[in-house]
Amino acid sequence: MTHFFFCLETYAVIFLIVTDMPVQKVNDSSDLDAKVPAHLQRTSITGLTVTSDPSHRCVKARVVHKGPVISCAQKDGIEMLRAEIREEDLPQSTAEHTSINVIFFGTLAKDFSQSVRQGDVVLLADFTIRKSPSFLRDKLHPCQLEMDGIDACVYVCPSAAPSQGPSCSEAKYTYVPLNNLKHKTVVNVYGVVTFFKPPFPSKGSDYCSALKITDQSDVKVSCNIFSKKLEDHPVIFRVGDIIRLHRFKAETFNDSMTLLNTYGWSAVTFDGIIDSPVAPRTSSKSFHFGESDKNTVQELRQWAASQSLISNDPTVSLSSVHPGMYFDLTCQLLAKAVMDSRCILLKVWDGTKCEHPLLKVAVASDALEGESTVAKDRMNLTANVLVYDNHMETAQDLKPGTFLRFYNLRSLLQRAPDQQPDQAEHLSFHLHGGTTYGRGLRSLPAESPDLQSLKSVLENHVDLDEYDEVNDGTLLEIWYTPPEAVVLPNDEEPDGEADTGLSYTVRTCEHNTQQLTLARVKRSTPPLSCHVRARVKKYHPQQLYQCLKLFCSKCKTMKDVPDDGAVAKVFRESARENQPCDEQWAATSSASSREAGRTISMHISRDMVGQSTHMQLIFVEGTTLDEICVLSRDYKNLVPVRSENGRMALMDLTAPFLFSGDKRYYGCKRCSLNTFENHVFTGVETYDGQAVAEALGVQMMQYGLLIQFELDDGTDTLEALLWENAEKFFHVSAVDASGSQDLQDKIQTIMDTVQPPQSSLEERPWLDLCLSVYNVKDDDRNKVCYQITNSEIREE
DNA sequence: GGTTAGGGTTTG
Repeated sequence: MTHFFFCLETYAVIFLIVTDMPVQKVNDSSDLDAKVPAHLQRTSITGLTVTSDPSHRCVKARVVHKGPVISCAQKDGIEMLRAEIREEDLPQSTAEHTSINVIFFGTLAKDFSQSVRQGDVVLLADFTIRKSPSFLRDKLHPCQLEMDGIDACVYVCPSAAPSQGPSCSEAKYTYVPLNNLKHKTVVNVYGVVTFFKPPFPSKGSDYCSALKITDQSDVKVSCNIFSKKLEDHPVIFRVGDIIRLHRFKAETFNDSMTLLNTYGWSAVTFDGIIDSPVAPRTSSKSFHFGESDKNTVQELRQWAASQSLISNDPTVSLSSVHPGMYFDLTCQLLAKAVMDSRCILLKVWDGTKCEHPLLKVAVASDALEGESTVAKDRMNLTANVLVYDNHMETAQDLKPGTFLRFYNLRSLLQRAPDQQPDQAEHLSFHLHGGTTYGRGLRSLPAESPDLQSLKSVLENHVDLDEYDEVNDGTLLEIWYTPPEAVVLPNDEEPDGEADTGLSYTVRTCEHNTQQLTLARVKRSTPPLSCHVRARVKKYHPQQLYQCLKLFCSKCKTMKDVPDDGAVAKVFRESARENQPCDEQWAATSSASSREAGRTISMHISRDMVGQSTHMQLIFVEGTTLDEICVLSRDYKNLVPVRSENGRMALMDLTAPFLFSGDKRYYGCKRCSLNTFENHVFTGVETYDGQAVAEALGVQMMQYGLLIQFELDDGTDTLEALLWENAEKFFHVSAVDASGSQDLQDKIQTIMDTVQPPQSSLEERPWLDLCLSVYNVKDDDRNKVCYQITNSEIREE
């Protein structure tokens, strides 16, 4: 028994010591200043930066938010508490960053939680200053204070008890109940907002705000406010807000009273939440605001709560949005992008998960302002809101991180561009043009009372995100350690060789992008450039001659190089019953072929007669494919032609329009004009494929190499094209390869190294590759494509 | 000391 009591007492004593040390109470705010130990110097919250020297400094501020004590799993379960404090006795009231987050750790967190209430004034000493991880979200302060360690201490002055009775200050203004308005009188009124439209340009010179208000008399009165300056319009966030109007003229219109602002008018608004601080919102430089105003606001709040005004709140979270709704959405802006002159995209979230898949709107990453939403997209948290017409003006000015509210937002089911017909449709959001039904959007100050719950929801998500990032990084490392199968039993290959060892390719790009796993690449949003390390699982075409392609840069047609059978057929058909053509500009020599009735003719421009045969452009008529191939051993540039009503014409473009040594040049059937004019051949000194093509009115097709690799890095597989970068990759020119068995063999050798026949994946070399990830429209569907860029075979 | 608008069955 004795032993038991002894233990209890010891525990209590320790507890007292621990709690007494860090948080000390004083009775008056001015005592706080006296409490400042001599070695400490008071510093202003607004001036704190991460580089500020925190030693021997302290801050004094009011606690405006106090969070719960939480146990932080990532930090060995240490207890933490977040509070927000605001500096009040500042010389200039407009200073930025007067509020700051403070994180209390360990026993200090528990003690602060027990000893300090919201509204208390505190003095904090010996804190650490760190970059605020939540600045983008809460806009409070670029830094946060951390109270940790033995020196950190808190002095607290509890806030005064709620004031007793009415203040002695006299009411300077009288307010007319809304049922007592008289025509053509100028009045002051108080009311609860039951409807409001954002300011819109009138046909006159001003913006016009239209609203409807009511009070305990239950009369609803319309009110119009005209002002050139947008910032002078009342700051209304939602139906249920309280508004005070000074110097408004009452007028009868359509059998009811309306209110119109007159000279010297002012409008002040308050939120309608019972028990929230009565904080006036206005742009007026000076306005009277006293104890009686507070009372009036509180009374109106109480009355409004009993009415159906607020219960008709159209505010809906993303988790409860249904298709076809019109609703208000309170959210945070993540990113934005101008779509066209009448539409801007706002990517927002409210931390809740939508039941319907959310429509993804693809935007080039350089057109997007703000953070990447990839992680949130994946969790179905990002709402893409298309904002039209008059609302663009407001949307343009919003900065990512801003809290905002959409009014009368429309949700619609839409089929995504790349979506299969059997999949669920996606939810899109439109803020249509116009202001009917109060349609619009506006930013909300981060300290808005009705944002607090939203902010805490977002806060939880961000923690998840950060955790996710850490995990991904860890996974990355794990993936790059070679799988056990790679480690050779005879230890010929040092450990981790596959991981960090020599790659059969080198990257030639200058950008320094992080290396990603294929699994990660597949989750990314195009467009994107990234680095990967992978092996080739398969490639197509296996018959490598099929990788040689013809490509028209004009119409983008791509086709295989015609095989000799098809070309020979064109020659045979052109030669059949061919009568040599007769052109004034040409010198012609003809000979009989071995076949009866077929004449072979060769034409050259008259002004080229006598030049070297290598300089001559020779038009050949009536040959077979084999014959022109024989001729091309002796003549550099041969253009196969046929006769059409005695005039020279090109053959069908299935056949090459030019034989030049080992190379054959083809024209695009779709884009070639086939204008055959003699004068264009004179005065040309050298003939390359392009020059001849231009002279003949042919759109020349380019040679290219196209191979599809199936890449594998153990995390996933991915099909990547080698096309634009293929010539550099192989160190081979496609057009040269078209006429060279040696070069074709070189490509085959490289492919046999990348993917040795009958080899297992683990035996194949790793390739360091730069990948380009991009969208391609295919039959009106968006398809993500991967292309190997900036990568080459390593040549010793 | 003038004018604007005066909510509304919305739409990409």
